[in-house]
Amino acid sequence: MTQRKKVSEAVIKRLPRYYRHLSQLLEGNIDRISSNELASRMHITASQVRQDLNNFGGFGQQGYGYNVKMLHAEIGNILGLGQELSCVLIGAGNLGHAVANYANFERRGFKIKGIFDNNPAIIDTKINGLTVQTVDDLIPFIQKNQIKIAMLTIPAVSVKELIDDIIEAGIKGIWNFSYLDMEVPADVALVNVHLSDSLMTLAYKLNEIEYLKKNQ
Amino acid sequence: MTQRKKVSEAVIKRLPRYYRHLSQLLEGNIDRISSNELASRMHITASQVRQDLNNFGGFGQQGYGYNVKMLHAEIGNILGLGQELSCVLIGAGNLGHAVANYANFERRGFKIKGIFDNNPAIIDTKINGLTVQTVDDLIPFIQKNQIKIAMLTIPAVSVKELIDDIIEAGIKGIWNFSYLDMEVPADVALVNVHLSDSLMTLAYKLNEIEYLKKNQ
DNA sequence: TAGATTGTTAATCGATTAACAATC
DNA sequence: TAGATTGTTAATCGATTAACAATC
Repeated sequence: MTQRKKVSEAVIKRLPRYYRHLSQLLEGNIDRISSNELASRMHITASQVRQDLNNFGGFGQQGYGYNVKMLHAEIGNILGLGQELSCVLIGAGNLGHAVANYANFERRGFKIKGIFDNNPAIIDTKINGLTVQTVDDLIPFIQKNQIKIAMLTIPAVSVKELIDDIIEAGIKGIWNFSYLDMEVPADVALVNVHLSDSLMTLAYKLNEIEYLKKNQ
Repeated sequence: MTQRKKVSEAVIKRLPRYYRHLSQLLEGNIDRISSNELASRMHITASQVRQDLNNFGGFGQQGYGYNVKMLHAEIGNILGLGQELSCVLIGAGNLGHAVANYANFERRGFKIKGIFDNNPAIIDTKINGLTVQTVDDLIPFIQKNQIKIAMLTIPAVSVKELIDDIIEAGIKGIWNFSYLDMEVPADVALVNVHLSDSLMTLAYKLNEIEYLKKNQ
């Protein structure tokens, strides 16, 4: 565990981007990078790079910059990658299928241990090697396998029914795709992916650009 | 077109949430709401609600609050919903399937007119009533049908190859799921959905909570 | 050593919150 | 009218950027 003080949401959201760009540098066999170069690749300022990193420690060296390999490892560590995180996927519809088959997640340590749905037509089918189970078996499964993360790709109404129970069963992190602003206890981590919201901001931006064009 | 001045990204991202909560109020047959009530439902401050809305106009009435139906319509209008937006979906893998089948988008005006992939095994199959076409036919399709939005559910390398061409062909909005920080001209709207990044922030938050617990 | 570049403090900028006069 | 609640200005808070001494 590397973090010390409360780190702002803005910084946390940039961490995976740092990690991604450092991965690319690593692939390109680049040994060192200055805050300036890294910043220009990411379209942010060098100041911001240094401020962000110094939330977690002084990883650089004056006159030299940052060692790519070392910084990559440090940020991976800060993000808590590498360690295996056991997950359940709740909802085996189209989005659930996409999540279940996304190999990238497993590479980062997220291991889906069980897939659940309440649609009889889907139960007992196989997705990426796992048999879809009925939601009735979800709670004992979480307890027995000490699952820490739930990926929710079911409708909002179903989430409302399940959420208290899965948290009580031991879920500590929720990756929520449902169209719902939920509240969770302070010791449970929640990250929302609201695809509809995201698409609506695209509509807004399209309009804005068109509007600006019309008025010179 | 309702917007006047430059509205901050933070506000834009909250607009779909306002819209969503107002939809719920509407469904619940609630006629009016104060900034205070709306704020507490959304877990933000009443001040923020009033500041946000006043970026676009004075939609409320002193002593009364906001008319739900009217405010809902206004925000829908600000977001540019209702009008039909023609889209192409590029990438018919698992994520592409999920996007193509997500009825919610069509309800908001996003109409997928064509689906493209470069995998021969997928070309000519049907997804949600549309036949998957080869990527070779993409550019003429965009031009002929005056498509404005591209939804990218293909790998980053493929995006790099396509991006300049589709913009030249007339694409004005990009909804990008690929693991790539791309640059687009100022008159093209870009919204990224980086699922891996999102999941990594969940890992971070899990670690943080555990860390805080250990140190009291 | 001289040059480069960090870590960090200070300045600026922008977003959020508070306060209150206007007004329905 | 009195009470409620907005619209809006001012105050605060936090995040970003600039500057520069420390140092490799």
